[in-house]
Amino acid sequence: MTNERIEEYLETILYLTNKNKGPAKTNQIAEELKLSPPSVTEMIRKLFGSGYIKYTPYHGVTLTPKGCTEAMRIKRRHQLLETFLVDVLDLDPKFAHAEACEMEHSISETTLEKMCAYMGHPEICPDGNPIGHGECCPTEALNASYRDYIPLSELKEGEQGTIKIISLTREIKDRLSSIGLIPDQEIQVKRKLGQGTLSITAMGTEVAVGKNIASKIMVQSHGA
Amino acid sequence: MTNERIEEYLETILYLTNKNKGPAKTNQIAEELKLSPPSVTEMIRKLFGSGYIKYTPYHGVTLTPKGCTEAMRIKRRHQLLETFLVDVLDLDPKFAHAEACEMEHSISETTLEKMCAYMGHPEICPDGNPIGHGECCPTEALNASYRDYIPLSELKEGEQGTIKIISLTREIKDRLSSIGLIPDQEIQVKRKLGQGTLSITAMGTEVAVGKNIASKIMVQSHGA
DNA sequence: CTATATAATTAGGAAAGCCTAAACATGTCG
DNA sequence: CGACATGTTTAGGCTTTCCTAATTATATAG
Ligand SMILES: [Mn+2]
Ligand SMILES: [Mn+2]
Ligand SMILES: [Mn+2]
Ligand SMILES: [Mn+2]
Repeated sequence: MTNERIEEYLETILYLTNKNKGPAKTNQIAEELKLSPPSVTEMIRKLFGSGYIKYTPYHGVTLTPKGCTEAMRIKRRHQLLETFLVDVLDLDPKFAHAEACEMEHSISETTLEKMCAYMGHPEICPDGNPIGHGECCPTEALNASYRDYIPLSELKEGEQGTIKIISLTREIKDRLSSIGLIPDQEIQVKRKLGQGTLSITAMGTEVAVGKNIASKIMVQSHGA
Repeated sequence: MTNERIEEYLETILYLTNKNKGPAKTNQIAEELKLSPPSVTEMIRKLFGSGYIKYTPYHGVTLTPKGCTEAMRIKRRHQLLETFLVDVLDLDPKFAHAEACEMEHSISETTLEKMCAYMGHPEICPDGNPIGHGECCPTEALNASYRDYIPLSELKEGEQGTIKIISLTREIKDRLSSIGLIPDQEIQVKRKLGQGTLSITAMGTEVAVGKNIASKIMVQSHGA
């Protein structure tokens, strides 16, 4: 078995067992990978032999802990590459998905982590799904940061602060950055309006931010 | 024949015929690719059958125009990836070479061109070799520019200008940028010293530039 | 010009991954 | 219960790319 084939099967099995909330069926895997069912049966037996999957003939396939770890590793590669292709190189998202699924098998862990760092350890893939954390991601630091930072929604009128972390989808982030709300930007809360909506100033202009969004923007408070 | 195998053989044959200034030998190819000589003989026959190479038994292999075009396409992929890994992701150059040689087979032309553009159409690979021009590279614009620009070495004393294109190795470019000589930087020639050496000011400080280097820095003159 | 060292090719075969056609298991419906 | 539709596995075979061992070609030294 080549690495690439193992990876492609495990990735598919992870996807299908999640979708099914149960074992992946031979025919499903065959269709997903565009292979004949006998080819899948053959490979399934090998993956079983190597301890990647649990397999009961005629009943389907689930991942073992070993297989699951491996599958999630591939998924992370795929998502980081896809994010890179879309966010950095500005490729078409659909094209990027297919391209990432090719490249994911040849990129090394070292390169992937550099890429992850280059993008600032992104948390959401352009396809909308969350990206798993990797060795390189500052989980500890982030958690520590979260303790020091407070949601923008908690700032009082007149209080100033610096935006530190924005945990929102790409689309919303894009919208925010177009009105000047990006990490390390100084802001001040001008007024608190109804329903938790805030009126804040950033880069000299005044903008309104809804409650849901304000609660996902972590800031370092500088007091009033 | 899979694409990847064709690519790897052609890349090696291009490298060896250049190095030999003559045909690539079976054993050389085998050693380069870490394969047995019979495996190479077998593949050579297939590549010959597909018109990629000229092959005379017992005498060696050269590329046909078709094979040469293909080989240079792969080489460009390899070099752009290597440049990206080193210059953008900051990987170890030696590691980057090996990694690029893996990734070069799975990256698409579309992605490669986006990557080329992202880096500003680099002209020299970290390994020191020039990178071939691609579809995406602004050859026309560059040629047009060259007509408008003159070498820094041609400026007269007191004349001012803007640096536009620096056609030098990475090392020299790095050295120049550390003293403020980068594209779009305004400079002025203070004095012309002996041997074609110039004393110029950039960002308020005065630096000396030798003749060889000054002749590779194209500037847009603003007169005295 | 021949013996010998070196380089290249032929012969035969293995592993990986895929295929089609045929056989087999399983759940469902009359 | 039994026949059938559906999904799965078995049987047998193909292609690609690689290997080792044996053979053959070429070049060179005596
Ligand atoms: Mn994938
Ligand atoms: Mn894939
Ligand atoms: Mn290469
Ligand atoms: Mn390669």
